[in-house]
Amino acid sequence: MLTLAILGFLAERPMHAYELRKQISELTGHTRPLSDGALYPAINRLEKAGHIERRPEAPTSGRGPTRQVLTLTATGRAELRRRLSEPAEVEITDGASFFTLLAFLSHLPEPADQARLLQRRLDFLTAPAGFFYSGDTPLRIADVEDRYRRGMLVMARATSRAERQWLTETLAELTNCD
Amino acid sequence: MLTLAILGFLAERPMHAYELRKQISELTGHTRPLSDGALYPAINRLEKAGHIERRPEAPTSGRGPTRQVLTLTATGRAELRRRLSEPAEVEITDGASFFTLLAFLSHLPEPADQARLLQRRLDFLTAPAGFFYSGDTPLRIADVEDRYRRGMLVMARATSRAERQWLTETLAELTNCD
DNA sequence: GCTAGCATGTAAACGGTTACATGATTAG
DNA sequence: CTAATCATGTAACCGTTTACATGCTAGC
Repeated sequence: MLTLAILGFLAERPMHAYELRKQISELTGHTRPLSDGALYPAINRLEKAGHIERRPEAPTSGRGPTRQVLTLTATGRAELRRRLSEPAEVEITDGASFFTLLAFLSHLPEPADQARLLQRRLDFLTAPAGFFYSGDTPLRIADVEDRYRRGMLVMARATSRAERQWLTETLAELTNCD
Repeated sequence: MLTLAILGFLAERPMHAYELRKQISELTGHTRPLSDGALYPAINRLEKAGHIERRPEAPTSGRGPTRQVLTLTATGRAELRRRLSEPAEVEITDGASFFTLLAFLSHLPEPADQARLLQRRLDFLTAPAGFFYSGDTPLRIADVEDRYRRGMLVMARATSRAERQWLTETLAELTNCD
């Protein structure tokens, strides 16, 4: 997901690693902090893979380390699109991962491809699964004895409802636009 | 978090690893699948740490590998309580981690300690932070240009509202019970 | 005969956390 | 003068993923 965020932000414009860190922190940092020990190795991996290029900046004044301008290459942009159009199953089911996909979904040029992702998430949320159900039949809130498990159920249902509503609305908008 | 789930489920009753896997899969498996390559090493670490004990079961019939009964030790129960009463900051801020804490929160004997966890989460959700805000002032939904970023905002707000409501209600119940 | 479920594990590769390492500039 | 911000990186450790490895029982 970190890799995706790097590709996604660099698709908007070239940036220094430091700026990238701020952008990513703004997006997901409130939930889990981003460490330099994760960011810089991730950048190096992307560079080795040929997805980004780095160019040292001419020193404006005598700063410590010279800043590197990071640019997305053509294959990098292709990789971003691939990740967005063929996401792994976990990236659909895991809420945090799905949100990261959403954040960059506009980089997919085809609205139909965008819609496919939303539909997959909607299908997942609509399917009877997880701790909402015991077997095939939905759990009744009152049947859950533990107060906190009951809370989990109440919150998960509310979240799911809000998300399904937005997904349904947006899918309708996307198909109308065609 | 896997470690916590193992401690939490074994606190209810002794179990085989296989049963543990089913329980954990029911709790969080819909979001991210649990692999054996994560479970068995985690069990071994807990055994080495003295938090669980394993006892091979007498073979009822000629099954393949002999089943191991896993039991939580006294220090294991203490460790579970410690994890629940002194969670790391990430475990409060990350939704999935917090939900795992909630699932086992009843194992904390003191309602006041339970309330402390809920309050920490409520404080986090109430504080101005993350992509809800640009700087100190809350973002207006209409100001977000990207359709999908706007969706993220809408859904995050709905989720946050539902969670804050449940937290507030439950905190009131907990203090009334005293 | 085959698939699904029961039941346990190991090993390589990968990625993230934590701590370390350095050094300049700017605002209080 | 001190803290925050700018700015980049490395190394040890730890846990997860993915793939491999084995073998029994029950139902179709």
